[in-house]
Parts: sequence; C-alpha cells; structure tokens
Amino acid sequence: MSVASGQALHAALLRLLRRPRSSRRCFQRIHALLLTSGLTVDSFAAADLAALLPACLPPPAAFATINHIHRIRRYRFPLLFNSLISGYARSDRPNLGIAVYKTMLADGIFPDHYTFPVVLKSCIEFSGVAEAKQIHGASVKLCFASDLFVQNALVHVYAICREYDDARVLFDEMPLRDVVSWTGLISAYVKGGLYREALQLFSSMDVARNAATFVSILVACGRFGDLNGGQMVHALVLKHECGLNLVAGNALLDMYLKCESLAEAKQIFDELPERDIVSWTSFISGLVQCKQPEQAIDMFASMRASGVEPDNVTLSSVLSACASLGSLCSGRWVHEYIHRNGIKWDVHLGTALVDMYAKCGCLDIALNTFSEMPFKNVSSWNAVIGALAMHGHGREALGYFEQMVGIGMNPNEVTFLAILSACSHSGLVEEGRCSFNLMTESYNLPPWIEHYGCMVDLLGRTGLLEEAYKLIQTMPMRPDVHIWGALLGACKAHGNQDLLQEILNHLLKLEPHETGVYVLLSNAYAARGRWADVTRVRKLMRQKGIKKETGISIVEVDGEAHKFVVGELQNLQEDILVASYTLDKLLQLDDL
DNA sequence: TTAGGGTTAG
Repeated sequence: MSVASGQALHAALLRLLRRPRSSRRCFQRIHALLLTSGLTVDSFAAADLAALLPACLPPPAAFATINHIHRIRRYRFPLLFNSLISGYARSDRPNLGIAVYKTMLADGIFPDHYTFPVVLKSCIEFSGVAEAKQIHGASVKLCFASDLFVQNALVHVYAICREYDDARVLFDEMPLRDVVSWTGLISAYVKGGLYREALQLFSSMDVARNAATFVSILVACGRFGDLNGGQMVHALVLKHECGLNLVAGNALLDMYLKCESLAEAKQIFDELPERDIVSWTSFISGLVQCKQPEQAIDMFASMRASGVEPDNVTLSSVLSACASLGSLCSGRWVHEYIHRNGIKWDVHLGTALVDMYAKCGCLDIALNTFSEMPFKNVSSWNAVIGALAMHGHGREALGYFEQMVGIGMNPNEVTFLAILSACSHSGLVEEGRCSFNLMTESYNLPPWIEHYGCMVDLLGRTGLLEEAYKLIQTMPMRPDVHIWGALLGACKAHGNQDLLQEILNHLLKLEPHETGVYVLLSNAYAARGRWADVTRVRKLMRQKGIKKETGISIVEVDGEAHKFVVGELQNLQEDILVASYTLDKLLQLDDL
C-alpha cells in the first residue's frame, strides 16, 4: 500500500470511527483493513485510533483490538494504552481507564509520563482519592513525580476530591508552576464551592492567565451571584490579548444570567461571533431562573429555527419552563420529542419531567415517571416529595421520605423544605416538629430561613401562634418579611390582635427598601379598617418609588392557560393563552 | 498528556 493511500485510509477510518453509532460489524471490517493495510506500523496513527475505540466499541472488543495490534507488532511501550485510557477517561465509563492502566501494569508494560495525567483524569471522573493516592505512589516510584504534567494532574485530582491540604502542599512545593497548575487548582476550588479561595488564588497568580482561567473564575462569580466581580473579570477578559473564544463567551453569558443581569447577558449573546448549543442552553436556563419562562420558550424556538437541535441539557431547562408556565401540552410535546429523537436519558431530564407533570396537575404521571427512573438522586426524591406536598398528600410524602432514607439516600436541605411544606399543607404538626428537629440532630443540616418560614406557617395555620412567635425569637438569623408575613397571616386568620400589633412593630424595623414590608403593612392596616394608615403607607411607597411586583398564577384548562393576578382575582382576571402560544411556537418548528 | 462553558428538585 502506498503512503498516500495509507493516509487516505487512515483519514477515512477516523471519519467512520467518529460516527456516533458505528456498528460493531462496521468496526470489525475497519479493524481487518487496519491490520492488513500496515497502518498500525505507524504507531501515532494507531494511537489516534485507540483513543476513539471507547466511543464505538464495547470494552472487551476495544481491549482485544489493542492487544491484537500489540501482539502483531510486538509493541512493548505504553502509547496505545495511554490513548485507550484517555479515550475512557473522556467517555461515560472512566472506570475502564483505570482497568486498562492496571492491565497494562499486569502485562509488564511500564507507564510513562503521559500515562499518569490520563489515568488521574479517570480517577477524577470515577474512583476518587484512594486510587489517586496509589497512582501517585507509582509515579514517585517510577521517578515521574517531578514532571510538571504529572504534578498538575495530581494537584487537580487531590483538590477535586476535596483533599485540599494535600493539594495545597503539592502546589506550594512545585518548583515551577504554569498556567495549568494555577487554573487546575482554581477550577477545583470553584467546583468544591470554595469561592474565596479561588478568587484569592486568581489574584495572586504570577503567570499570565488564559481563557481557561477566566472561564473558571467566571463560573465562580456566577455561582455566587457576584455581579461586581463578574464585571471586573469581564473587563480583564476584554483587556487580555487572547480575545474571546466561544467557551469564554459562553461563560460570560452564563455569569450575567446567573447574576440575573439580563440586559448585559443579551448584549453578550448578540455579540457572540458564533453560538453553539451551550450558548443557547445557557440563555434558556438563565431565562427560566430569572422567572421569564415565556421568553425561555421563545428562545428555544429561535434556537431550533437557527438549526441547532436541543440535547438532554437543553430539554431539562425547557421542561422547567413548561413547569413554571403550568403548560401541560408543551411539557408533553417535550416528552414526545425526547422519545422521537432518541435523546439521551439522564437523571436531570427524569427529575425535570417528574416536576413538570406534578406542577401541571398530573400527579399520577409524575409518580409513574419517578418509579420508572433507573437512577434517582437526591433531587429526584425531592421532586417527588415536593410533588406530593403540593398536591396535599402529606402522609404519602412522608412515606417517600422513609423509603428514601431506607435505601441509604441522604436527604439535603431541600428535602426538608419539601417535607415541612407537605406537613404544613396537610396540617401534620407533630410530624413537622419531628422533621425540623431531625434536620439538625440526625443529618447535621442547620435550618435555613426558609425552613423557619415553613415551621412558622405550619404552626400558625393550626393556631399555635405563641409557639410560632417563640420559634422566631430563637432563630439564629434575623427574621425577614416572609417570616413576619407568615405569622401576620396566621394572626389575621385567628384574630390575635395583640400579637398583630407586635408584628407590625417588628415590620417597621425591617429593611426600609423591602417592598414586601410595605405591602404587608398596608394589608394589615386595611384588614383592621385603619384606612388613614393604609393611605400613609401607599403614599410612602410612591414617594420612595417602590412599586409592588404583581404575583401571577397560571392555570391551564383544556390546553388553554389562564393567567391570574394574585389577590385581585375579581377585578383583574386576564385570560392569556400562554400555553397555546407556547405550543404553537414549538409546533411551528417541529418539522424543521 | 494536565486546567475551562450549559441541565433537574427549593
């Protein structure tokens, strides 16, 4: 075979292997060609192919292929194994990367300085710190511990596994650090939620930052809602010579959205030189988080119109938009789209479906969807418990909680919000008290202000006003307008005038710019017929330029959504065909 | 060969 035809064949094989659904039979033919063509003589061409094997072959076949090439060519060096490990580290089965590493050692092939970074990447994705420590030991034994790439990978893996002290010692003792050393540690801090540490490291960098560094720190700013910090990093990015690549542009976009700065996000989005599925999905999910579900659906339609098809991540956010709108027909459309287009199922998508069906009134379908989920995480359990809570099935919600604990799934703070809300909606006072205590006593979860809010609501609804007031006085944080509002509502319902006056005094001491305070005050005065005070509060609001945001409820009936303005049902009922509009948007583009 | 972007529950 000539060199030219060999190269052409190599290119053709790579193209075939890169196809997402290369069949096994197809691969066998490729493999036969590969061996007979002599291409495996070129070890780098073979290494390229080895890295692609995990994506298209089951592990035994991939492994057999490498062994076959090794036997035929009598290789005794680790190049092909490194490639295979790297392929697995990037696949959804990174544990196989570690298996390849172990087999390689057992076969008497020594790892080199390329092996350690790739096998450590497999540890990050799969097995954790115990395996990483063993690999660290092996790297020292084989004299690769002073290699910069190996050190960078070790610092990163220890920090990702939350072994921050070990990571920091290794980092501090490095004789030479490059931008990857710094960014590797910063990104691990960000993933672990150590925002301050990440920021501190970012400011003390003594090498030039690059796009990856900016991306990691932008993620941190977004996650912590630090708009000022994000804007400062934005300015640094603009000053930096590397320019704005797609990943950095997307990170900026997402930062602005997470900080709920829609105008700046829109500007970034408009100015992006190109947009990929991440740009669109960031925008869609950002709009949902900013409580703009209708705009999110519009954006989804624009995305499809531009020729970008959604994946499982996009559709999770779209389902969340449908849930916020209460739009069952749109949610069903997404469900069918997933089936029709063979979208990859994952726990996010399943959880979003459970939530969507529950919020659109279909509790039975939500429960069925949940039971059919092959893998459930704590969020999935929270979604199903929340579903039962919002439908008033308190006892069943508690039953699911027991099941969850029974299988060894640890509840988190959100689980207890769902449980307390279930107890509140079903009047289960004693169960609520027990759950509230369980949080701290058994799970070491200090209650958030929202948990106190649920408890005040639960106690207040059943007339236990004094107990609710005492609980507020024991709170470790300052009670906000929602806490006082919950007690105020209970006082009005149970006619306790003395406590009501006391609450009004507390409300007046709260943050003067808090809109809710004025609304509560005004409503409370109105309920007591003190119209002069009502006028005084309203005037004060006008003077301060405070405008009450209108609460809205959407209820879908026979595919038509009706929007209600909260608290003013008789006067301001508006029928807006939100769901039909939404569905039309989706259907228009269905045949694209 | 090592570091970087979007997802669910509240």
